[in-house]
Order: sequence, then C-alpha cells, then structure tokens
Amino acid sequence: MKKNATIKDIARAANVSPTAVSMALNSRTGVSDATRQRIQAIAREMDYQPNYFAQSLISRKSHSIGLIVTSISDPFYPELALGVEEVVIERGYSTILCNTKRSLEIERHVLDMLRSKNVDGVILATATRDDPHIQPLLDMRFPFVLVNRVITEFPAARKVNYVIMDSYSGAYEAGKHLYRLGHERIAIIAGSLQTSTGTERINGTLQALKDSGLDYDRSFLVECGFEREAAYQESLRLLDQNPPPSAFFAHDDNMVLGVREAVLERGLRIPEDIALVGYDNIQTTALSGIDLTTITAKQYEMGALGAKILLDIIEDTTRNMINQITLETELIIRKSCGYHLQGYCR
Amino acid sequence: MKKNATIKDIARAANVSPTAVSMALNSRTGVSDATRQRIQAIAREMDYQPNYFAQSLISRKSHSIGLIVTSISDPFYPELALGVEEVVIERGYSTILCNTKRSLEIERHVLDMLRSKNVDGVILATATRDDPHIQPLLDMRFPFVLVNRVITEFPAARKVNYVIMDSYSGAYEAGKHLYRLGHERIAIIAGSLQTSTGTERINGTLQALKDSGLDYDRSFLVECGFEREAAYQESLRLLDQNPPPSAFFAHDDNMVLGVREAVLERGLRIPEDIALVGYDNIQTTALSGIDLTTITAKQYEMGALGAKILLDIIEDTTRNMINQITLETELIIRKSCGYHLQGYCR
DNA sequence: TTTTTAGACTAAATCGTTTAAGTTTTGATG
DNA sequence: CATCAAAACTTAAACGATTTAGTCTAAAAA
Repeated sequence: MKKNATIKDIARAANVSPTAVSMALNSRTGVSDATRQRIQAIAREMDYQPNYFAQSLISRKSHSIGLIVTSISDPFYPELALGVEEVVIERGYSTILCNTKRSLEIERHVLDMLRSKNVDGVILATATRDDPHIQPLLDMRFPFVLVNRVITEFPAARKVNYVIMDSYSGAYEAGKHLYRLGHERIAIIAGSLQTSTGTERINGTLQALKDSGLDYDRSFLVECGFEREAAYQESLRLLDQNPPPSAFFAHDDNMVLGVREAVLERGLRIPEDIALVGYDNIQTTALSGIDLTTITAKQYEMGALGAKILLDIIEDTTRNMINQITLETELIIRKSCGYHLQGYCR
Repeated sequence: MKKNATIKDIARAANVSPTAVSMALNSRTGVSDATRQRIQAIAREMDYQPNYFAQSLISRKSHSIGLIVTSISDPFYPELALGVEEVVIERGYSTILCNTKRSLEIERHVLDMLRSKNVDGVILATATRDDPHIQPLLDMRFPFVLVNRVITEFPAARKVNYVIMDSYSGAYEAGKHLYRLGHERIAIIAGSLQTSTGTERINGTLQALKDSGLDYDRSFLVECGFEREAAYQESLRLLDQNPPPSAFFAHDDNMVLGVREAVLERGLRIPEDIALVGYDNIQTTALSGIDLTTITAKQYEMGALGAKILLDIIEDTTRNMINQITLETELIIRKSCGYHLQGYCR
C-alpha cells in the first residue's frame, strides 16, 4: 500500500499552512476563493484522501454502527440487515455485521469489540428479555436501539429505544384464525421463552383461545428456540401423540418449515389433515406448494426505522427522548391453514 | 457518553510516564514487574479502554474488512457472509457489510467509502468480468479477494486473488444430466453475461450439449441477470412458444424459483412436463414439494476461505503470492429433473 | 574503588487532522 | 491619509496512543 498524500504535503505544494488546506477542503471560511481552488486542484492532483483515523481521533466519531443478529443465515435477518444498511449508507455511515449464534457470551464479546472500535451506536436484534448487557449500555449512555426483540425487565425496559412488531396481536390473530377454522388442538411451536417475541406470541395466542372459550392443553406448547431442527423433532413427537394436534402455530417461518417437513414425513396432508401457521412472512412462504399462512414481520422496515432512530440519536446529542415504536402486524392467509377450502366455521 | 480514561490519566494516577503505561499494558519489556502490575491494576480500576483511533493512526491498521455483495437479501449471500464473518471475528477483525444493488456506480462508491475508512482489505463478491474497479485496487496494492465471481480481463485476471466455484464443470454436469434424461429443448435462464459465473455456466452447458451431439437453439438462451422476476417473465414467454422447452436450467436458485412459478402458473407439472435444474443449493431448494435439482455453490466455504486468504495477505506483508482457488461443484439430484422417475435414458 | 552495563524509567517526537488563538494583509470608512 | 474591521493566513496546541532516543540508578565486573 502506497502512502497517501497528507494535508502537509498539500500545504507544502501549495505554499500555505496545513490549516489553510484543512479550511479549503472542508469548505470553511478563512481562505480566499482563489487559494481554495488552487488547494483543491492540488489535492485532486495528489489524489488526497483525508485520513479517517486522524479525523476520528478528533471528532470522536467513527461514522459506523454495529448490527448484531443471531445469524445472518437465519432467513429472518437478511431483509432487516438490508434495511439497516441502506439507511446507514445513505447517511454516510457504515454497518459492521456481527452474529451471536444465540450465545449471550458472544453477544457480550461482540458488544465489547464494537465499543472498543468506537462504533457510534449499535442496533441489537438479539436482546433477551433479561439481557444483562442492556443496563450497562444505558449506564454509559451508549447509543443503541433494540429491534424485533425488547428487554422486559424494569427499569431498563422503560428507558430503551426500540422498534418491534406487535407480536401479541399477531399471535392473537393467528390463534383466533385457527379457532374460527374449527381447531381445538393447536400445537404452539414456541420460539424462546427468553425473548419478548417468544413470550408475547405465546400470550397472544393463549389469550385468543381463552377469549374463544377454549381450555388450552399446555402439553401442546413446546419451546423450540427458533430452531428449525428442534421444531421438526418436536413436531414429529407431537404428531405421534394420541390425539395429535390438528393445527400448528410456529413462532417463525423457519420453524414452520421444520413442522411442515415433519407433517409431510408422517404422510399427512396440509391443510386437510394438519393446518399450519407461521410467523415472519419470509420469501419462501409465498412459493407455490409451500403457501404458508403467516404473519408479517416487516423486517426491512424494522431495520430501516431502527437505523434511522439510531442515527438521529447519534447526531442529535441535545434531544433526549425515548423512541419506542411498535409496528402493526398483518395475517397473510395462504393455503396452509385451510381457509381457502372452507372459510371460517365459527 | 462518558469520556474514557486515557493513558495519561493512568500515568498520573500511577505516578509514572505515559510511556511506562503503554509498555506495561502491551506486555513489552522496559518496566519492572512490580510497576507493571500496579499499572495494570489501576488500568482495570479505571476501566481503561485503549483509544482505537489513536492506535490505528499509528499502526495504520483498522482491523476491519469490507464485504461487498449485490444484496444481502439475495438468498445466495447470507451463508457467504456468515463464512466471512466467523473467520474474521475469530482473528480479531470485523466485517463491514455493503450492498451494491448490482450497480457499478454504487460499487465504486462503496469501495471509495471503505478505502477512506481505511479498511485493511475487501472481499468483493460482485466483480463483473471487466470490472473497472479492480485494476486500480491492484495498482495501489490494496488487499482484496474476489469470491464467487472473477474478472476475466487481462492482465488483471492473472494478478487477483480469488475463491470461486468451478461453474463451468457444474454447468457441464447439469447439461449432461438433462441430456441423458432425454431433453433436447433445454432453456438456459442465464445469469448475467457480465459475470464470470454467467458466462462459464453458459459455456459449460453448451459444451456438454455439443459433446452430446446436440445442436443448441440459441433462442432458448435468455439472460435474466440473476433476477427472479426476470426469470419468471422470460419463462412464461418461453413456455408459450411452440414448441416450448422441455427443461430449464437456471443459473441460480433464486431464478429457478421464478421459473418454477411460471411453470406451475401454466398448469404444467414438474418434472413430468418440465424438468428444472437450478444452481447454488440454497436452503429452500431442499424443501419437500420444492425438491429442486441443483448444484452446490459452497457459499460458506467461499466466504470463509476468502476471508482467510484476505487476512493472510493483510497480516503478512512479506509474502507475495497469488491465491487462485477453485472449489469443485457437485450435482444434487432431487425430484425437479425427473431422474427419480426414470433414470437416464441415454 | 572505579568502570561498565543492564534495567527502569522519561521526554519528546510522531501519526494526520482540526481548532483556538494569534498575526498580517487588505480594503473600506471617516 | 489615518483608522479600523474584516478577511486571509499562520502558529501552536490539541486528540491519545506508540516509539525513539535518551537519562538515571543500582548491581556486577574490573
């Protein structure tokens, strides 16, 4: 790597002081138009690139943010990451991507790394309900925004900025939907009880069934940690029970695809024998032959909005407000729930 | 954000010079064990974090690399990004993710941005065959590795480090496979002729058919730029021709899913009426009911290996060798080609 | 006892930029 | 023509670390 020209080199070439060069290149007043143009020409000539480290050392800004997800290979996250990245780059920042593999320890490690690299802020998509890393971030007034999942422990829960979906309502709607289609034995393939999305989705569905006058059999609720393989295994187990569930509500689409494989493997038809509802509306669910009924998660919007809020926090140190945004969900009815065959029966 | 303790603060507290502190914390000789421990204790006490900008200003290293993809929401890239990120973080670096949306101009912009942020190197997954941004990178001896796609223009092509799949062989095998299944009217839903993967995959298939004694009708070859929507539209058009193709080979799985939708929309069966072969072996292709025959692309391996090579280049300035790695492909035979129904007929 | 030398430590320069605090030049005003 | 303010420009001090070139002390060697 060839060494870049510095402001001093330009100053020497233009026969002015480094200060003059700095002022000229940053379009600040203090130099005449004539010298400004002369300096700019020389800078261009020398292919001058300001040294970012030196600038950052003074400004204490890195113009980069961290994005923490469990794994970018989980189909939930790419759209979210895209939303973040597009907003961020638009405003002159860049995005450092980190995967935690659902490990709290890696999350801590990654947060430390990001802070030591002086990122200006972090978008955390992996927060658990009692995430121990949130309060320290608040204490040191480090800018961050939670997306998709929130911390539910007080007092931190009241203080954090977040953008989430209304998981409770989404799950409520899913529960009502399955009930009105006639289902009473509804398996809930739950995400993680450690996450707000997991518990909200459980509570939403349970409430819907309760409101419908249904007594829920808790043995139909299994925690699968948002992992496809676990969902697959647990589904096989549930299908072998007597009586088996007549419907499955999985807390994300990745898991519902695991459920689907299990159902098909047992030679059962979807939706005639088993109804399926997923969550997130990832691309795959819309394919013919998959046709999964699911709930929108607006990954892109969460990412983009989270990024916007984070950058606003970073750039506007005066304002002191807490942004807590909940986006509305929508039930996307496709074929896997059987609605197209019969409509609601109650 | 509270201001961090600096080396000077520690020096003052420990009643030594900043130099001593620096030496103590970097386990360099020059301080006695006693003072070293005293200094380290004070540093811990003050929760000292070295200022990354100041360190980088001297070392000229940012310990971060750029990863450039067309769009992280394209299902091809998440696994690749994961491979990069896992290797990179393991070695104490971090990954800045950038999307070009297939625009050369954005690619240039993003490269400029990354260089101005002093990333130590770049993994470029978006190179076109005559990418104008490669030669300048070579000229300034900027560390970078191409993955998945390479530049084919000389002399740059001989000088770049890359990790790619053997697209030609993969496509050759796909062509042979379809031929031996009895197909003669094989539509090629090509990626982009601007990319090495696109042209290699065309050439591979054409050679396979030529070797089989088949005269290929070029009107069955359409360029769809690795876009699902284009693949869908072009497939509809081809299916409406007389005679229509009996098989489609799409240059990535995202496009083959578009083809699949078109075929189903026309009321045709897969594979009985139309055989399908894709490329990349993305997760979706393995689902029951999708069952696409496809070709492995080893996204994770390409990413991981590319990252490893890049970091080796960055850290070892003495060595001066060019790494050009081609990974072998494998045909994954599932149901969409019809092999399971009849086997090869020639 | 004197000389040598290794070890412990420090002062000051450096990395490349910005910025606060001057100084000089220019041109307008009375 | 003297006066003064604004404009143009410079000097020097940051930012927070590392590094080079010392200095000083104490123990070992002569």
